[in-house]
Amino acid sequence: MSTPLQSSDSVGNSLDKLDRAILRCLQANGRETYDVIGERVGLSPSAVLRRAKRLEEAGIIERYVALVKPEAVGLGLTAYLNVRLEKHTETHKRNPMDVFRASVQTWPEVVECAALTGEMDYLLRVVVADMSHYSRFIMDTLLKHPSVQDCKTSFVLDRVKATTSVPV
Amino acid sequence: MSTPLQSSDSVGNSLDKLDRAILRCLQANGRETYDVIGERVGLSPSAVLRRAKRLEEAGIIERYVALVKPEAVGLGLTAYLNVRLEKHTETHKRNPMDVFRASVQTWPEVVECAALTGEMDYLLRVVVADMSHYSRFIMDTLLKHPSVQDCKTSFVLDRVKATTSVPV
DNA sequence: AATGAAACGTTAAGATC
DNA sequence: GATCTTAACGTTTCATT
Repeated sequence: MSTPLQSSDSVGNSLDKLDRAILRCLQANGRETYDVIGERVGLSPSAVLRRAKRLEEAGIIERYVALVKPEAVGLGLTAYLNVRLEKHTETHKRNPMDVFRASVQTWPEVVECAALTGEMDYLLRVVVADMSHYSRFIMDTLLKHPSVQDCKTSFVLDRVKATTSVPV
Repeated sequence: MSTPLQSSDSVGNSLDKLDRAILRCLQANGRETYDVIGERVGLSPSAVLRRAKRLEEAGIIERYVALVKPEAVGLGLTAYLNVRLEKHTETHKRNPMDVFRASVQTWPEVVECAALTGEMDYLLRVVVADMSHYSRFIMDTLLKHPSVQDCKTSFVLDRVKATTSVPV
């Protein structure tokens, strides 16, 4: 029998140097060919393919996406939005938190949402065309939501850094 | 005069329905084949290819990337970090803002950074392995930076929504 | 109608898997 | 070997004259 104690073992345990190198490549360019990646990390294309597939199946690579420049499609306004929810949950109603989370998934303007420690419960990143759209989203959607108590907006003046790459 | 009311006119102006449909596909799956996209939007593969290339060359599609799950590579802690910079710029020194922005690019833990309206100047999203790494980043790197006055951390308890797709 | 520009589909060759 | 991408060519459509 054989516990392959080589370099890989990719999944189920932590990643080796090669896996991490492959991840760095694919985070930089999700369409890099296995040939080029192989040259860069010192493997054959088929070896890179095997590892990449394993990384995908293990859920380490969540998915591949195209990144679209918001301004180029007429979405010129980004804002971070701190949202505080109602605390008191009436017994016959669903938890305000659950209701809010479900709604967030359906709002396309909200591209990102995280539950935070600290005073404000949630931080949302919102991408819209302009101020009038933003205003409508706040007034007609967010503040009318039963779970929302109040919110505070910070507009993005400049995107200093916008990576999707985590430091592996 | 002429308002071209057809379907195309892809670039240089605003996008038509087909371009937007293609963008939605590629935002959802950056490796979708032109064949499948074509079926979905009602075009031949080569027509999809031509439009996709135009969208790339026009910078509307910035790039293609693989998304890696941070926890799966041992990066279990994400934080949002509000940073306030020094205001007084001594004449013989470089602008604190420029210095800070340049540094941010070199810190791999900082995956996102935006200049904001409001009290705090910058909002950073920071991804690290654990609290001790975070602590080291704050103490040894961020707060020692000459441009930084102070900062405030909010830790992410839960990623409710994490899209890279903007609503086209 | 006739012309020109722009975009589509088919086909076949070349990469990539 | 199979699939996917890419380039070439002929066809269609629409705007203009």
